Amino acid sequence: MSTLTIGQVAERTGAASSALRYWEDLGLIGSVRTSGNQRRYDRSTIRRVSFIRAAQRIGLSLDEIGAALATLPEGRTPTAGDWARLSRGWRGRLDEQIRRIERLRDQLDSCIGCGCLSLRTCALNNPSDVLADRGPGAVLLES
Amino acid sequence: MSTLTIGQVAERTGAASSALRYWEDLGLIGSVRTSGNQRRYDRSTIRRVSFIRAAQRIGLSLDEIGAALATLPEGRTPTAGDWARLSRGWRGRLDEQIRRIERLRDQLDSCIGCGCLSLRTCALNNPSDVLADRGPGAVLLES
DNA sequence: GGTAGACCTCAGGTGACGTTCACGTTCCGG
DNA sequence: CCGGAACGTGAACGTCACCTGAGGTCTACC
Repeated sequence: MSTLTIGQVAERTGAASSALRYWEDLGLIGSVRTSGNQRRYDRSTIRRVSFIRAAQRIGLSLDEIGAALATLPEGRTPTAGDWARLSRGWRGRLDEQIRRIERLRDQLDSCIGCGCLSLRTCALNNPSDVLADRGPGAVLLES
Repeated sequence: MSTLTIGQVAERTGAASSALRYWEDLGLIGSVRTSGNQRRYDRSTIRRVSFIRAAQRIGLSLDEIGAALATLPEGRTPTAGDWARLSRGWRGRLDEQIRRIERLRDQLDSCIGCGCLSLRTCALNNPSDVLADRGPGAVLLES
């Protein structure tokens, strides 16, 4: 039995089984079924799920993650190199996020103290910079 | 008539009137009504709405914004200094966001190339750093 | 073969932040 | 005083990423 149950994958990856089922519905992961209709996972699923979670942490939507996963070679188990390739693009994404927030901060600096908040130079009137970060710090309090 | 209709406030601030009604429901802004039950806004509402939008851009939830607004002095129209005071705290918040993403990026750097994605040093196994940024770049495509 | 615990599906809920709709009322210029 | 634009309300809808619960089934161990 080198296959894993959903509970085992959940435990090893930190993802909830409800999330695993959801991701399967979306086509992000696959499974085979036992005669009794229970899911069984290949060992490589662990890494796939880990990838999904890491990508989420970086800020990718499940849609984007699905697109990334779709570029993996079919037919063979992805190698470390495959995973590295996928995550390489994240670097630029993070850099861009940082730059975006820095810009916002600098605009804010030039704005604090005048209290203008409605002038053209404020962070306000730059709708091109949309920041919708919601990071309470511990949204999912797992383990 | 130095009061404004909801359409005028919407136009001047860039907020949709549906959002203005929603924010009023939440108690973030106030209005007086005409005899015909239509909203009329004080001029200072423009700045208040601008504050809300700026704060959202920084990443505050409407709850947090409400708490901030609640510290404004009652009875008098807020001054530029009042607004500046409120926005001063944003700076640290942005700095912290930047640091958080930088940490994530550095972890990622030490991880790319090995493709591990499931080891302890990866961005993966640091659930303390929850990043749930969703910023497609132009979520609200206004103007 | 009994049973505890893990698993199944499906429907509905959550929460943040609004938008859209249906349907009715008000405002203002001509 | 008329008509169209703007406004009002309440309810439903939408997104994203799941979670919860009900009601039933499977698996593994003793």
